[in-house]
Amino acid sequence: MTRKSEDAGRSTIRDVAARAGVSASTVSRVLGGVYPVSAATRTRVLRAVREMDYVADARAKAIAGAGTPTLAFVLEDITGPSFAHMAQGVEREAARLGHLCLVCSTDGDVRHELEFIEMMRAQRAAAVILVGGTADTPEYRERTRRIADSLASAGSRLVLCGRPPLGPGAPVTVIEYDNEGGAYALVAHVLTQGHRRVLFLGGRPDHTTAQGRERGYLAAHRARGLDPDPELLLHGDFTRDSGHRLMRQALERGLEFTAVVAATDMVAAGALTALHEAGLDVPGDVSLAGYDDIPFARDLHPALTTVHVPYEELGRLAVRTALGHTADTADEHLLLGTHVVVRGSVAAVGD
Amino acid sequence: MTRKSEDAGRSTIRDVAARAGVSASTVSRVLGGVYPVSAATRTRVLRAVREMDYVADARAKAIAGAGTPTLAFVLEDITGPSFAHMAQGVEREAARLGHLCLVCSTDGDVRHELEFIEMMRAQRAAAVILVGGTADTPEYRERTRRIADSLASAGSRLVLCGRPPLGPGAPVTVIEYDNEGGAYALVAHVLTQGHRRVLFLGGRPDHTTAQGRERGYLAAHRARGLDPDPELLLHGDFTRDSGHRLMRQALERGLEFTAVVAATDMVAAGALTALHEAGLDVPGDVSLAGYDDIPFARDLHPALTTVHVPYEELGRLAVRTALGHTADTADEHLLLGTHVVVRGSVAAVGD
DNA sequence: GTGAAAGCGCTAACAT
DNA sequence: ATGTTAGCGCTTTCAC
Repeated sequence: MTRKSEDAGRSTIRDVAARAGVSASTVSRVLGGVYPVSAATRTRVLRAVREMDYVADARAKAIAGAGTPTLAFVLEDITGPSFAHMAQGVEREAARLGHLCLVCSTDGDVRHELEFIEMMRAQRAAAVILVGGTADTPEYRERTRRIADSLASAGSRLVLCGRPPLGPGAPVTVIEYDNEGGAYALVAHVLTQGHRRVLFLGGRPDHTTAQGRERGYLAAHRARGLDPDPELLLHGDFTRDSGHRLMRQALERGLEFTAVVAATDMVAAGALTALHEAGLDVPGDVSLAGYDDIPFARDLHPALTTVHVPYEELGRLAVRTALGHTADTADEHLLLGTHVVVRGSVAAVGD
Repeated sequence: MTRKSEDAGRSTIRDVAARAGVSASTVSRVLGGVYPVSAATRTRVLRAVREMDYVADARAKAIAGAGTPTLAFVLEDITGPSFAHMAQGVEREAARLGHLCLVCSTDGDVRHELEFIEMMRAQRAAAVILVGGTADTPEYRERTRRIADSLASAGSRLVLCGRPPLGPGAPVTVIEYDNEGGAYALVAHVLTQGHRRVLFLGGRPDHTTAQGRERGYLAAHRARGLDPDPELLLHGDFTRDSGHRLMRQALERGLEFTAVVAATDMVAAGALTALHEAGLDVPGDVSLAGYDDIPFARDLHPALTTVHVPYEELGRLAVRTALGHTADTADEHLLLGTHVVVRGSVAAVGD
């Protein structure tokens, strides 16, 4: 009776077989698909299945060789709009390809990340997609390299999405969107409007995505023989609150600038509010630009000039390439382009 | 050799046992935890594990009785900010409780939803959390009821989050946030400012969340003996684009109103832009309010008056209650409160 | 303290 | 077309 109550309803393939008066293999065959089974038997089995509301245990199937492949998606923060769009891409493509999709946000905590990856290895995930920048330290490379190897040797693959590559020969796929190029184009646009002191609201200084965008900012200046004032380079994170705080501080410190470029649309949103709170008009008094082109960017006032990144497509691409390669494909590197979207938040200086 | 190449690296517990010169059971024991094993053996086993980079197959564990429990989270669109926050809550709480967390977005497609739930049943998920409103039809209740039953009889539990309950006796947990109450309070606030013609930018007419908010809008009017003009009740969906489109149409049709209440902050954002495009000032010419209190609401200009919903907490609560109940707990109903956040987008009429 | 054996729920040869 | 027999990789009695 103990057994009965705690296993209630959990019928096995043998229970079904018994009720249909056939063997377990027969049940497996009719459920499995195209194996020849007599119409009469099939009907009886199907009826038994329905009556018992039977669903085969996916774990048992998996271990026996059949089974739905799983794919893991690890990100820092599902709450960031750009990540959410990528997650959507991953999720959709995974579904389309008949894969299950585990999602984990790590809150930027390397320990969480490691734990989760270990779990995915235990799940025998077909691929794990790591997304978002990190600190590109030697430890990072070594650690990630080890992960890539053990994933590869277990028959699955690591995909780095918007993450620094590991150096040659590592069994990973890396897909990057061009942070430096996008920022370069954006800042070039701002400089073209005549701005000469442009404040940069960056992310964490050791974060590769932030670094790429910062490099673009610098490069765009240098390309015109300009040398941006180091004071104009601020660091925070990619949140709205960070943008708000940084902007307020810049204003309080009396920094001089005619334009501000934020590392992220979210940061730009916070900055915009701080600007408004200070009674400044955008773009009348100061111009503002963001990065990511999240849907909301159009609803800021003025609508935000920004860099479009094809996040959903990125996600889809990540799973497609992840699944399209065998374990021993060596490293492979894709770079997705971005383009600037001009809206109303950047004006010519002096206008 | 075929075998060798395709199974490379996939070492089993037996391989480890062989290398350590012990039996599989012993390996299982040292890995398992607290079973008495001699220090020497343990060391040798652990070394073998490390050398072979062995990770036990989670599916096999699961089927053998041990194993990490899994929890599934099904939502319409991971891209909606409020859902993303809920997902974060779910994900964090699941991680804290040592559960794996599958996420699926259905794009509002019932077929996807059904398929996914079936998969979760196959995975023997400990709980599946369904989130977001739907059309509350008899079919919905019957279908969901059936799902709840079969989940329950398989030892797991269905949680409905922001979804209509199923009627008495169904083995589900339902957690709702008070859509009607929130909208009531919000609209009451607007009416208190003297507005008498307030446009409502709603969601799909058959969507329960949308309906709840709409009911609140109506009730707030009636409570003051007002009878809102049916023309002022518009329907769309919960996206930014819907808000933009609806608002533009309302303006084109020459509808008269002094305030607009949107079913969602996203909708409000789109509406705000449409208002601006029409040269209208908010709240000078027309007042505007939203619903959800997403972080971005503060960065709209003017900052959006809205209703705060504790989405992350909702997610955490969902997993906590889901996991805290046995399969045969009958239906249980929680209602979370909300409160209005007054910011600058609603002004007294005539100001 | 450790090994042998049985079994979890399923599939896949191998027989008929 | 269908049943029997082995596994899959692990845990868990049950012996010793």
